[in-house]
Amino acid sequence: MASIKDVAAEAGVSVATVSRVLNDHPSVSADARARVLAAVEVLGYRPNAVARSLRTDQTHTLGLVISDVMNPYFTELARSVEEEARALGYSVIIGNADERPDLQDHHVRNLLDRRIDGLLVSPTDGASPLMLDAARGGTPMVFVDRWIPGVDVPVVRADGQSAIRDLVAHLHGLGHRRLAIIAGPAATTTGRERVEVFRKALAAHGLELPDAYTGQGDFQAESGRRVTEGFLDLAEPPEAVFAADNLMALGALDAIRARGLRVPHDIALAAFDDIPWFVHTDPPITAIAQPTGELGRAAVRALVDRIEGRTPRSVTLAARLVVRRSCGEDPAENPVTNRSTS
Amino acid sequence: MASIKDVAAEAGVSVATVSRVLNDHPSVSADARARVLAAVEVLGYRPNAVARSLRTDQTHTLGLVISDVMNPYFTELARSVEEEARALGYSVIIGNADERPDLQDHHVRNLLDRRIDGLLVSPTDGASPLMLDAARGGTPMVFVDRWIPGVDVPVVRADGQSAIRDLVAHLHGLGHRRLAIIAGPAATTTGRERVEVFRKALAAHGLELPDAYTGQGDFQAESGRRVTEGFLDLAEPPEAVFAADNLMALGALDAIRARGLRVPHDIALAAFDDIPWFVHTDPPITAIAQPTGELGRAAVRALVDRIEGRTPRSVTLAARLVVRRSCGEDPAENPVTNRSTS
DNA sequence: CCTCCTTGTGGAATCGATTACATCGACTGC
DNA sequence: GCAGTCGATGTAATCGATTCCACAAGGAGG
Repeated sequence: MASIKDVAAEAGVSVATVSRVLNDHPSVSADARARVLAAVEVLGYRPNAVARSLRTDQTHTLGLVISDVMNPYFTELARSVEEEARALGYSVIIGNADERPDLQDHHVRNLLDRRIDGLLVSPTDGASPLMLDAARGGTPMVFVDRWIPGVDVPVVRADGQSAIRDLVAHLHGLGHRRLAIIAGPAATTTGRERVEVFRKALAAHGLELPDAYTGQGDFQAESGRRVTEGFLDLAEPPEAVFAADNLMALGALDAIRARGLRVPHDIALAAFDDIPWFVHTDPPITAIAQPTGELGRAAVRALVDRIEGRTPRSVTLAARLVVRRSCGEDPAENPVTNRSTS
Repeated sequence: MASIKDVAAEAGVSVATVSRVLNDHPSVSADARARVLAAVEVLGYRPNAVARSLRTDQTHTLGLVISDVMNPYFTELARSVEEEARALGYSVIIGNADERPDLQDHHVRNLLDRRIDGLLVSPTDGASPLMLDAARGGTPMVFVDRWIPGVDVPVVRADGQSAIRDLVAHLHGLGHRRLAIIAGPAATTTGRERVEVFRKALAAHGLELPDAYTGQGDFQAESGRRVTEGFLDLAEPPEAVFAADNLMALGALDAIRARGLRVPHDIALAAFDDIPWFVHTDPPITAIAQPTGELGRAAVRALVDRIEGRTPRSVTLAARLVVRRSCGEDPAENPVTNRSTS
């Protein structure tokens, strides 16, 4: 592959001049510029990004480490991150941690070795020493969706508080009193937080969240199935199940079907994270929707701000409840609510 | 960040020795090795992959350009590609073309500039000059899922012929005679091929595929909706619709629902590409499943073979029909179904 | 006509690694 | 005791860019 030297030879100038033309430095004569451009054309020359990065100490690349690509929420996040990054002149390398701390570390290390300009992370676990070092060591970093408390890194996330309160009100309004939750891993902020907010929202209605109704999942479908089976085995199973992410909701749906039970007739189901498919499931699933695209874009902007020397800001956007049919027929979904009859 | 020079200074040896230790070259004394390793530890040194790549002319990175990340089929493909690549010591950079030739070219160019060791592509369109140049120019390349005819590049794909024949037999067996297809873009091999195979399979049953029953989609949900609306507007709408990918099937489902029609009672629906969500839609959708994971792994192996100087082989795996309920109840298909009543 | 800028250009250092080649002891074998 | 080998190490070239610095030519100003 042609190098800058070949171009210089072809154009009859020095490599310095070629470089100037390529980076449109002002002091190059029109003549030289034309000759260089012609040579570039003839040779089909493309600058070697590796060499350039070594010299300039910039890769114009962002790393994105997410917990699970197969989760549509993260897929959408990745997509919006790439879009915004591209608009700002950066590429993105995605690392899929699959909810495994060791894989997460593998990707972080790999990205650091490649000297990416900045790192976007949705941490799988509490705090790997590696990530802490990176953060303290000055690698530009931004957390997205999940974060690690106590680390001085901007966080871009959605706040589900009011949406979860709305959900509990919705369930309560439909007459459900025994509400259960399939929690995410305690090591993640979103795993813990959603349970706590849910518990508080229940309390506001005078309801408790017994331990038996708090199942420990890991954000993967299989754990949703397992936990739900546990719920259904109880002497007094819950009337409604709230899954802390979409995949666990899917697992729950499986488990419920496998028992020959029907949603919402026999048991209500709701999920955190809305995805296109929830419209098409049987029944359509009530979910809490995050502004995923906005989240991804904001995260990239924050990270690029940090990289380019501006001060990045943490961002919190609101999630919102999207009511469908999986919690029961709400005759009055549309304004009229079930006020009159029961 | 510490460089190899710092390590050399700290260990009291030359950079050559440090490099030798790091690449475990045989002739290094135990003493020197120990001192270097200690220095590496102390400084938290990590080799700069950029510098290494410049020197060795290898990045140990594969590029993967796919047509649409948001399509679960490609997400799964990407995941298996990354897994296999990691197992073989390579990283993967994903470029999402979003079914847009210009974006595809952007990513190919970007990956080439970064001097990736090899390229895995599922082309969005016929043939961009850029990609042809790359292929001819000696960049190791493998096509996956889709390919460009007439280019000498190995292809790893699934063959849907027998599965499509099975599907048509299934539909025919259920009494459907007016069968329609939502095709993919004619610029893609999978777009063209699936229509042709479908047409031939119909012919085998003495059925025709009129133009009115061949809708032109673009592998995105919205086009599935549009085409299906066209079908439903016909004086004599089809009894069954086969969507050439999963997203268009989703759009079709939307369009059907929007008319207040029911699947499979009013119209049957089937899709190419099976995805986990199809089990949970209302009704569960009959689909043709590709061995996606196997495809991704085989593609990586072929590409790495090419990169490392072995001879890569094209691979064709079989797709298979997965019958669910969206084409009608098939009493025999699944013993348990509604055999007695009706 | 002589300075002093300005503009355009090339030479060479540099980024952080790898690796060919030279060197230097120590050891082997005759 | 000496040539030849081998193992361990260092010096320096190299990969392909960017960029500092020096320098030449030409124009402006005194």
